Amino acid sequence: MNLLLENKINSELCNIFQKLELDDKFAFVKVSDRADLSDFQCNGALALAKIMHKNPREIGTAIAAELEKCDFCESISVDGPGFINIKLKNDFIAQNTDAMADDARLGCGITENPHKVILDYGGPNVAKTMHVGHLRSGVIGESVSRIERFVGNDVTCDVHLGDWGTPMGMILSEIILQDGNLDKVSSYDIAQITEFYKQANIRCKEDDNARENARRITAKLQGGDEQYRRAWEHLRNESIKAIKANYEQLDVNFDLWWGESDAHEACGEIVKIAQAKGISEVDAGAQIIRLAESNKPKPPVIIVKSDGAFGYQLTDIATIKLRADDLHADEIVYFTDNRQSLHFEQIFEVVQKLGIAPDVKLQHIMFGTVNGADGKPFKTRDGGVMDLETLIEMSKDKVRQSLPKPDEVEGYGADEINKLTQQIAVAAIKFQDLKNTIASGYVFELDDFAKFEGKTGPYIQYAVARINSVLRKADANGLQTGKIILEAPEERALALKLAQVHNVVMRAHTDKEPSIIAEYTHSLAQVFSTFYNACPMMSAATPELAFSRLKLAKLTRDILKLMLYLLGIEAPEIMLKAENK
RNA sequence: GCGCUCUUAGCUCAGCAGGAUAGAGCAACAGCCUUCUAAGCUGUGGGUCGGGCGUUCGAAUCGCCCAGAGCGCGCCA
Repeated sequence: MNLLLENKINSELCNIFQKLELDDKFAFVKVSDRADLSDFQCNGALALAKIMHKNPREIGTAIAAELEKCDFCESISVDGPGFINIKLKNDFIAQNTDAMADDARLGCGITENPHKVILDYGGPNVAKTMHVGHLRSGVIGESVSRIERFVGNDVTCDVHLGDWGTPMGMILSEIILQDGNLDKVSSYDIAQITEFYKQANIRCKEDDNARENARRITAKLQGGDEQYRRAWEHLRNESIKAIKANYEQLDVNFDLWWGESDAHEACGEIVKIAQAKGISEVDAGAQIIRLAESNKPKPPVIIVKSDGAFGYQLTDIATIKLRADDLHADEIVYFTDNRQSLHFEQIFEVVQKLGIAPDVKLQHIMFGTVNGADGKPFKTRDGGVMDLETLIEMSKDKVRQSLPKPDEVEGYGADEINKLTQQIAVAAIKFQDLKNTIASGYVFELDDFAKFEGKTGPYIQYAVARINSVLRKADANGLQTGKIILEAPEERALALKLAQVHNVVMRAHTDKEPSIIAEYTHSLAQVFSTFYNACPMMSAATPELAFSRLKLAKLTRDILKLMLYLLGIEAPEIMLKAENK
């Protein structure tokens, strides 16, 4: 089942190219850049002309002549230097749209080679408050996980908690310093724990002894010291509770809550493998693995530090082994900001040297940092980073102002209003992030996260809510949906936009790029809004036209909802509005 | 010093396996609610695509050079 208009044209073009003895790798169309001239364009004649040293218009004309014989084209022309412009018959588009509406997957296909993919995103740390810097990784990871599942892959998401490094020793030693021992640890809540960590951080920056002490305790913790281990478990559990609460708000989900600590045993194995293979060596008391010389500065990877503690890079390497052996990963994808690119280059190279995951595709998707107005990684005015909780609350406050008070609208009590507030606020935050391409960083404008007009999550939710409303009313009036008829230009434009959905999802999947879906979803909502304003549904001229338009609207609604789902955004049934204004 | 990522409208960003008139959103201005939710729609203005050179019939897109920004470079994670 392939409901993509482009593919039907492409296969026809392929036949024609072969018949004309042209290289069929150029036999494809794209959505036209000139909507005034065509629906689709093929630039193959231009590319071929260069290779064959022939006149592009001649080649184009020959292709166009063959294409004329197909039954789905309304008009074909060769324009400019040799663009082939193709305009489709309305019936053909309408038929395709009907088929999409009948399809359980709304015209979207699945991947050709389904496999097991592990997604590593989030990466929160024990005892650290989650801040806006954690937003991107979680939001992008969640969306990619939904896209990957939707196209048919077997997906496992791992939060990969930072729970095993020197910070653990830092906070334990800080508590001992202040309390004299660890007796009170089990009573501390997350607020107290993060406060200890903050103080430990400051102390270790200034005081060499404190740092040394922290390192010593880290090594003992990792060595299995009972007392430290018990205290650490409490810190870890409390942190996980707080982190889960944060992620739950954002609807960011994980299958596994593994941490660096879970790789501890495997770390020991890796050290042995490295020694046995003669890859590691001792340097200044530490065990290191040297990497191939290149024009880049590639420092060696320290697997065991001179104090006996495992380096953090080793835990990442060991985790890859676990994921390959126990989870049978075919592909592992990391989502972190670009500051870690060298780190991943290093560990991927080490993994290859060790031969511990030979058939696993390792990928680091790096994204730009969330920046402030000064272009540097975002900080609040007082120099701190804004925590995630505050950001979400600010957006919710703004949403609340635009909603009625509880019980002002029948059936909408405090619970319902709160849920709606949550859905809209989270949509605003997530879409604000996901509409940006992953690779480029973006400037964090606080105001934008509470903006609901224009290219925003709520704009799309609003489009869905309006369609829901029309469909409810149509249903109440006994109106059905029926065969799609395309007459008005707005109907035609909407149908053509809908037909792109498969390609959009596949591109987002192969590029691991949710912004492709975000971009499409916004433009689909736009095209729909234009249709909505120009083409009345319930009061259409004939019942057939009304049925057709209702069906277009329903399909649009379903696709918008699916796209929002793939972005990790909910679509409320109704968008309420406050009375004033 | 070396490397990575980047520089497109007043602002925030798309576009980049080379192609026709470089697109959105915000902001500005002018219109549209007795008809399906105005969180909407329609229209207007706004650009030497950081600069230069090169490859090409054709460059925002590819290559080289320069300038500017951010980040990274063995015992923090």
